[in-house]
Amino acid sequence: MSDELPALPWERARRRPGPTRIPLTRDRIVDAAYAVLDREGYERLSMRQVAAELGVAVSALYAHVTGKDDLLELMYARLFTGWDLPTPDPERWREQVRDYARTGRAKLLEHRDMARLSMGETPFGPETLPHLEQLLGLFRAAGLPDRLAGAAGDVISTFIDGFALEESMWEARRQEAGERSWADMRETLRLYFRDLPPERFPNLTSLGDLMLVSGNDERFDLGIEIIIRGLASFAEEAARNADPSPSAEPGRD
Amino acid sequence: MSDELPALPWERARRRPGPTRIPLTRDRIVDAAYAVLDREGYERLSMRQVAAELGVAVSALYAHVTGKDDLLELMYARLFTGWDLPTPDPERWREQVRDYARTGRAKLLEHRDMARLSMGETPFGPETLPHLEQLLGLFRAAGLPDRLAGAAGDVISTFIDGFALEESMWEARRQEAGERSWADMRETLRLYFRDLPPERFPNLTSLGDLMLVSGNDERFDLGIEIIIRGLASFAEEAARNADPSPSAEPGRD
DNA sequence: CAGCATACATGAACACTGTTCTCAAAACGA
DNA sequence: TCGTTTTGAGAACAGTGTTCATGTATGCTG
Repeated sequence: MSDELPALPWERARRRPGPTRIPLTRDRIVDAAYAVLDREGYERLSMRQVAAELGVAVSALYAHVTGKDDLLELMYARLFTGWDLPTPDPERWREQVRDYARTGRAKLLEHRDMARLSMGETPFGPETLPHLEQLLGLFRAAGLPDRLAGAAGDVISTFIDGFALEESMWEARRQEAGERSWADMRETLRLYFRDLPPERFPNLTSLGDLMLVSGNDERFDLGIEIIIRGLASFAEEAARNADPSPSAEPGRD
Repeated sequence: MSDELPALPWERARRRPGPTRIPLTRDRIVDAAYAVLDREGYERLSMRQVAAELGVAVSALYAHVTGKDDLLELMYARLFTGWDLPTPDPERWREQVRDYARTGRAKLLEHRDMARLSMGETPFGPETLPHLEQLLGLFRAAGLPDRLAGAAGDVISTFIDGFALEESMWEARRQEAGERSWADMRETLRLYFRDLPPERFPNLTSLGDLMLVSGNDERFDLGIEIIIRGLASFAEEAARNADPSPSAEPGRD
């Protein structure tokens, strides 16, 4: 090639034969950030790692992204792309809430440590607002009083995020503990509970087994079911209060 | 109680009065860490800041604490000191669950960003296990089937932590946004919701006001009430299944 | 085709972070 | 008084987010 002479300064005009430099975009940066997240985890997700993933200097990122916070927001926003929202149906609101929760958990578990990233982001961006909107529509379709809609959203959201966060944290502990599989990890925990002093921890020792045999999926569904029943209780109460006098003026308290 | 335990070697220096250097202890380090947390926030809580707070070199901390993770664990554990747990009462389980949740939230809000610290710690230490135990006892006293006890704990815990986390995040945003009071912040949000396009966000625009007039306390209580009703629903179902045949052998499904 | 303006990427630098290392000084037992 | 051990100090390493002046490549204009 040209190894006999070092590159002379005025030879800079030499046409580069290879592919021209692909311009950096926000999308490409988010892609790279996800790659780093999946490979290295949340703690080691740094601007420098992302830049290295793209084969680019760190400062180049700052032309497209105002900072790490901004990048995290973009990653969070992508969580909601391609998440179809059905129109609220009063007949099927239970299944719809259940489906929403399940997809939410699944999306959070799609990428490593995604739940940790999700906490710490406020769901008021253009991608997330429709979800808030739809959740509220679901609660209204269920017949929930307006006063309770916000609280219902809090309960559902915190459960989805919190449950996924706990899962990803156990996953992290499992990895650094060197446990091979989840079954081994569960066995370790089962033995830990079993060997607690029964006089001080009667419930943990007796329930420990039961709590650990059921997988995370079942546990998540049970939690969602508890919440749904709570919502249903309020909805039924509201229906009872409104039903006896359908001809009177609508509820005004 | 434990005042006459002379075994701690580094406390013997206390014999000599005067301006001798006060020996470092884990407790003093945790105190200083809390002081830094309250003043600077979670992001700026660093080993160097803690050392500076004590007027001590960074490396001195590492003689008493294996690392920052260890220090965070100690801080988390202190959250549970002086948290009295009543014995589960089947007649009053609702109030007891409610009280537990309220105290939990209050403790988390006692120190700045404490909720963010709380997430990321597993509640299996010697200080926290009794709380898990008591929560399970509460659910059993309520008549909840054993299968559901774990899920019930998940729902309650994630709600307490998640709600407090959201609160502390709004508090942080308020501070950096320069809003003077919570009322101003609420007004800003109210206007934000009001000015959304109503055809795309009918629920948010109509419910926005209502969601924001009620304070956080009320919202938290409503969320807890939803969960309690969900638990009650399962408990009643279990009672119905066991009640019709009190003379037969106990429920075995 | 040449020249230019502008968007783009660079590398070095700053002020931090957690952690570890060697080394000095103080407090203890003898 | 002498060691010995405990305990803190200071520097150093490998990172972090962010900003800056400096350069380079691109696409548009004449």
